Amino acid sequence: MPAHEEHDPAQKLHRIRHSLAHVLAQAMQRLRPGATLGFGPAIDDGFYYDFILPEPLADDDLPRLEELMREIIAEGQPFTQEELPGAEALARLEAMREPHKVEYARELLEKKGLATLGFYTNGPFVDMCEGPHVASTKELPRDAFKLHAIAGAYWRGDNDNAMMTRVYGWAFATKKELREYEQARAQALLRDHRKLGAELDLFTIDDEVGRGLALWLPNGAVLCDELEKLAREWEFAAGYQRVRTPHLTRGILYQKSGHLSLYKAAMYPPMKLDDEDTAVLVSEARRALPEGEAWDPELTGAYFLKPMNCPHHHRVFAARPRSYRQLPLRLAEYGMVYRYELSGSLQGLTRVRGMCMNDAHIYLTEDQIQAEFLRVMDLHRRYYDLFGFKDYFLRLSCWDPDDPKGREKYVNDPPAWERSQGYIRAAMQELGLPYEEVKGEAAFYGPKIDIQFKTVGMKEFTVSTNQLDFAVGKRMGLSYVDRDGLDKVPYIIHRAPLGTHERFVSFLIEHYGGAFPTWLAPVQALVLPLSEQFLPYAERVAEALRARQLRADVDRSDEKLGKKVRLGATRKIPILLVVGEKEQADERVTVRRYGIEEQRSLPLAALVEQVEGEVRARKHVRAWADLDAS
RNA sequence: GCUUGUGUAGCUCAACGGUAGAGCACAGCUUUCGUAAAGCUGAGGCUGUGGGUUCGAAUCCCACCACAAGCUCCA
Repeated sequence: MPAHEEHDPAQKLHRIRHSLAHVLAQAMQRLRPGATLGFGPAIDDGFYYDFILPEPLADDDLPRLEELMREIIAEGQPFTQEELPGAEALARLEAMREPHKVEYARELLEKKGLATLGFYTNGPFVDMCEGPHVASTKELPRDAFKLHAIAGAYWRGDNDNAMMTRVYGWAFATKKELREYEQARAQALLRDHRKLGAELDLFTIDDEVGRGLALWLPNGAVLCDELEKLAREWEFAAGYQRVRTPHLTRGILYQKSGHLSLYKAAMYPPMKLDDEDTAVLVSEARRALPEGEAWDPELTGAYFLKPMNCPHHHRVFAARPRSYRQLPLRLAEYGMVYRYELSGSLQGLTRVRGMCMNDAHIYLTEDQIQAEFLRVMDLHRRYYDLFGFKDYFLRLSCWDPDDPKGREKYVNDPPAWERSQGYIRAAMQELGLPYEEVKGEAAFYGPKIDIQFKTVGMKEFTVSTNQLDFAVGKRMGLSYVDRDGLDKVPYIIHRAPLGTHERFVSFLIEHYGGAFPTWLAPVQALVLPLSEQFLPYAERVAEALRARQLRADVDRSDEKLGKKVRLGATRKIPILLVVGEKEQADERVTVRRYGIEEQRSLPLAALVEQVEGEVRARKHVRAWADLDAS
């Protein structure tokens, strides 16, 4: 290995983690003789190894595995490396009875064209592996790793393959770093939106309603309302028009849009009605569908919960003749959609089955694509600046021409895919923000820019999306009359900068740790009367705020001020207003702002004006100076 | 859907084969109070659901439901 790597801490840690994976595998072969191997890489916070086990593994086995690992470390086994020619390597793996390693070796030799394969040996353990590793197991920390989870994982990430048993470990260079990591993790989980959602009465998910179907409690509904208000204002300014569409739709629409052939797995099953004669619909569908496309006439007249708003907006577009003069035509709706997500993937508000989407569809000509795509990205950026998001990245999600399942996942029109991706690349270059290009993440109808966030649990999710659709306009028979008097098919941009209420709010909760800026806060100001005797004045203060549409309430409990302050702070209410004799006498309030040490006394009228101003400007006040500045 | 776990009062947890308990929250009373938890009293649980083992089950076993961490899939 090059000398400089020796001193690079990241490289060194990577070698430690990867070597620990091998130690884990050796320990597993002692604990479960006959275990065979999958992959065992280093990852962001440690390592894992995948196995096929003769006997299942339980959590109770992890301490024993750790013990065995420590023994192996104590033995000080040196790692030795060798390169074997392809045939010899295969023969060795066959002799080792490692079927998955053999499969992978074949692929490396045949598809990637490698001539030799590397093997690493430490003690009795041999693994086909690229390395690098530490020189000896004695370089591995004995107390800076911890096996923390057993999970199933499909061989090579394909659910048609065997499910292997994956053991995860955290690993660091020192015990102190491991402890710090565990503490930081526990700290982060205090911001988990599921925990805060319960503590702050934001939402609940109820078995009797259904898995993945969130109920917004009054406090959470305020967050949704404020987001909708924001979207309404900014979209209005950006030239969008609002529409409204129903939750239920006949199958014919999704047959024409392609959802029933390409998206059916994620749709709730059809509702069939006996008393409707759908013969006319069926013959219409037969005429409209592309030649040779398989379809089920039984579904044409059945009703579906809508998994996307697009087809409805397309019908709005088609409801009137359209001229090129109207383009780009921007139709917006916070629309509720339902998707039958796999039960195991549901997670709080982050992954649900019913969601309200900040949706809009923009119908445009080919030469308008680049400029409009940029305008949409700019809208995204302005939203993110408002919320102060910094920790996200952009992903250009492309189709994957080599995906064996591509025919079931993507509209089959390779030139259109390439052209559309070209437009997005050009727009992104003009935008000048870095992005990562990833194959196989496109929508079925076109490529998109996804904005990726991480939860406090470090799971990555798409929160916003900006998509270019070259396919569905044609399928749906959409057209506008162009300058030359001919009918043309519009391109369509699908965009959702604020994602869905469910996922977006889950990120907002975690981003702010539940301490929302005043404009978003469910309760913006809580008035704390010093004692019962000041209750009437407290009510007057709250009423003065409510008269300006500010969400104010009074703590009417029979508690001491200290308790009321504590409770108000625990609820992360941005503004607490203490009123007692002094305040009542001068028509003033004592203002205590969340997270700000200094309290100020203000005349009631000035307070109302101040809060009204900060809410109108959607300011995030973190210090009194933020207000003084304006 | 799959793998491995976890389900006890509204919340956080205890009881680990022998009569379900605490703190907070809730209700009543006392107190009327100046900046992060006043005091007393009370109510609240068929231990996720359904079976089984046992003289006896929150505790052991099975199935189902839900949740968590992963895999797959996705906003």
